[in-house]
Amino acid sequence: MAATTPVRERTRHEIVRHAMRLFQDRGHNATSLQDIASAAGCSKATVLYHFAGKPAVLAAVLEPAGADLAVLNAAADGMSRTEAQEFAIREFTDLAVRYRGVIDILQDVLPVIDEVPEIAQVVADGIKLTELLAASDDRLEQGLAKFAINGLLGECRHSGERTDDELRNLCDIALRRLLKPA
Amino acid sequence: MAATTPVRERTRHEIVRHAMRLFQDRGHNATSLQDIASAAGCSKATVLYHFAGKPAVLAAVLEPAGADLAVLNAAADGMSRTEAQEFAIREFTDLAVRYRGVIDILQDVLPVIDEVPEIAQVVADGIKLTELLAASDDRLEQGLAKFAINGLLGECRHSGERTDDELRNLCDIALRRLLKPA
DNA sequence: GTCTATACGAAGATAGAC
DNA sequence: GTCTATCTTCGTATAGAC
Repeated sequence: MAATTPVRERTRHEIVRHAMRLFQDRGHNATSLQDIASAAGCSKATVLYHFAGKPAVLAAVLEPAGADLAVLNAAADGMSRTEAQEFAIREFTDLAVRYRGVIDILQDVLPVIDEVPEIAQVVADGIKLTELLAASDDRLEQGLAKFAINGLLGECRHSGERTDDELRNLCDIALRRLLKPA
Repeated sequence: MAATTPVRERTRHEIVRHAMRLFQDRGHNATSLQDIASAAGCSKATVLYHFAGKPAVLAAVLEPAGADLAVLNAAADGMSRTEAQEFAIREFTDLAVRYRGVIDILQDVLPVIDEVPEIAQVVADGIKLTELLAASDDRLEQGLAKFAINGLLGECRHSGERTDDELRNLCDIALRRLLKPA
């Protein structure tokens, strides 16, 4: 975090950077520690010096997006249901665009998410987000909110197909149609 | 297909049946051939006698749902855009409910779908379905249709959470809000 | 901090007996 | 058709030198 180049953290950072790209391009499961090490220009052993294992690498990749999601949730505290919903629609769309690559990965690892306790908070925050988006405890509305999240997550796949602006516009319209129908 | 019990096919059928359940419960990747064999009450070698490999088992699991999707697409041929859209909304909802377990699996394997050429047709039919649902070649409408499919696929996860009727109702409402807003 | 070398286990797949 | 035994490959992780 210092202004001086933190040499100690450079390798670690390179590992996370390349792991993210590989997870995105080939999928999490299809990426081995050897793949990550080669891409980062170091050895497998070095990767395992910096991270406890592959799950820890994954956690590091997801961490920034998870942190921003937590911020989103915290910021909605104290708002009215209606305010919070509007806020969540706007901010979640924004979050999706900013982290579209990471979200692509997130989908890929959903089936094994419980093997990575480091990111349990992300799952919890995802559920919290459902409640914000629903703006009601009605079972149907909650289901629609979940539907909306899944739809939005799905759109983040295949980054090449859409520009950021197209994605933002699409998600905004879809969320509003689903959650605030005329 | 004969009315008489086809003894020759019984093991094969058991394998598919248990593979489906395991893929659903633990995820495709977390399920080994050994797991499938044990559940089906036979050996790994027997599984590989009936199927060329794990991808072939997966293909057999997905095949019935894929076949019905192809039927859906074929039936829409010759309809007007508007007719086809209404038809697709109704039939796709129905398909999702009938095959909710299989759809759960489908999501899980999307990242490795291209390793299974046997089910390339399912992917092609999924794209065709997007076009039916969109009812327009507009880029935004196509995006919303894809959003809708992703949302619906996501709802099929965690079968225990919702009854079939709840799922049907939710999907119907969501698709109409997204694709035919008032 | 980073490397090479290696241990260990699991998974997919094959060979050959029955 | 089904089995046991075996092969090979690969991924995770550790040991120990530099």
